[in-house]
Amino acid sequence: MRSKMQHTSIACAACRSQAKSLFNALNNGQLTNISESKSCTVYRKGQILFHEGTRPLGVFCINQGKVKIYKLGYDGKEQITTIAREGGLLGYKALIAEDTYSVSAETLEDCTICFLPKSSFLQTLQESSSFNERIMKQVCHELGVMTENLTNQAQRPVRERLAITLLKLRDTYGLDAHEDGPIEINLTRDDLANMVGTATETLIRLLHEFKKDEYITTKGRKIRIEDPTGLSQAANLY
Amino acid sequence: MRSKMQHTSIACAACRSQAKSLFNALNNGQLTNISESKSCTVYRKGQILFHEGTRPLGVFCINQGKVKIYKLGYDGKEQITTIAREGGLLGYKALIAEDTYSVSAETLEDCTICFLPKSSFLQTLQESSSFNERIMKQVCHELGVMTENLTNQAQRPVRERLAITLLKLRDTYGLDAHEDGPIEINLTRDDLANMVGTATETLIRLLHEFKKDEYITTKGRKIRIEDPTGLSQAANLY
DNA sequence: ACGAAAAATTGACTTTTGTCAGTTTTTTGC
DNA sequence: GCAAAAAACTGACAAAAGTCAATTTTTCGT
Repeated sequence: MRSKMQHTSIACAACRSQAKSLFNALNNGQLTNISESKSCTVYRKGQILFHEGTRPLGVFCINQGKVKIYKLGYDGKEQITTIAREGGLLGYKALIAEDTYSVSAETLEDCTICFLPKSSFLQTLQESSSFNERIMKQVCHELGVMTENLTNQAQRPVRERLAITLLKLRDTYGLDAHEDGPIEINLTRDDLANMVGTATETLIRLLHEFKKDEYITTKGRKIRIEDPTGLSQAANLY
Repeated sequence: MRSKMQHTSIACAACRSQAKSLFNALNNGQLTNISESKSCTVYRKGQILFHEGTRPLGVFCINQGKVKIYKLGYDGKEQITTIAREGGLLGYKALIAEDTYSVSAETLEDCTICFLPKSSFLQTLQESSSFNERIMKQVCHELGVMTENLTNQAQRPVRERLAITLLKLRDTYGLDAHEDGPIEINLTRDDLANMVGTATETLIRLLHEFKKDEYITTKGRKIRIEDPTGLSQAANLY
């Protein structure tokens, strides 16, 4: 086993992800405050940031890498709700609701992630009304998205859900902006199945169809989207 | 057709629902402010309060009656996410997110519902930090609930979802507190199917099973829960 | 209470999706 | 780069849930 984690140091102001994070509602002074109270850690692939049901001690901000957010069903099956990436802020909802985590978070690759303790986060939330508004808007918006996800899960066949999921993942895996090559989705079939909400075998068979239809190509586990328009049609969007 | 609606007048301070509404975070002065800027309307069964995709002009607060909240799938099928009742506040998420409604709302019975215009609501949100906190907490909490709903929808068989839905509806239909008789759920089979996320025929067959198992009895459309414990077992909760 | 209209119900059948078992390929840590 | 482990894949089959068509019952407005 490789070593578990190591610490590092990154100023928020210098963080490449800062601009697209919720913290972009903060002014320089506030950002400096946060920057000074946070700590920054390098995680290996497959490490857990937090577990569903435990109490939050602060929030996580992703500087680099991807993190899967999921909830466990009763037989231990994961329902993946999001893949978070650079700039993503994790764990603040449980903190605000004064509740335990309703989901778990696990790194999908080696990641650099900052941790901001509860007190600093809540203080910032109180002191900056623009940050407060930003968060409030974000949460309200997410609720709309979740409602749509639920409706899709309840009403659409697997094939459409897969097409929709692939299109979403295109965004998630898209802005690894520095690289200029085409976009490749790098998830295990299990994880993909747990996003779509289906069995792994069913997922594989549908991927096969999409390959035959030339919407995608695969190279090992990697999926490359070749024809987003075709996928949109398969998704039967309205 | 009966007449569409009529206006009435109720002071928030005198509203039986106020104590359990989000407005209970307000002090007397603030409550009076709201009370003076709202209007109150009696709706007939089956009327639409707002449509998915339109822009909110304010928020609705239910004084009396039940309202179904739903999203339309692409073939026009309703996915019902909640049944709101006395004290429920509707439409504030779209307002806060500066977005269109992500769901629609329709009365399930004759209702008395107050309308508070956008400006008053947003002003109160700005001026009362306790109200702001209250809302923020509520939304964060709802997000956790939605995640659980999504997971259930994706992973549980219809039978379990129905049991869970019936148990939830027991709460919704429960606190018609003044009546002392046992709790009866009064929804069409279609609506119930659209909550559970299944076909109406499937729903009916499962209700039949639950009757045979003596978890419930029915009288016309009305469903009475006789054995919550049995239902919990059928729900396979963990 | 009456009669249309809406809703509930039933049965037969189809389709979709999941499960299981086994094989092949890829990934991973050293 | 190698070997073990993990993941991906395939086929046959089973189960769950949806669809369609027809009938009965309930609800609703008058």
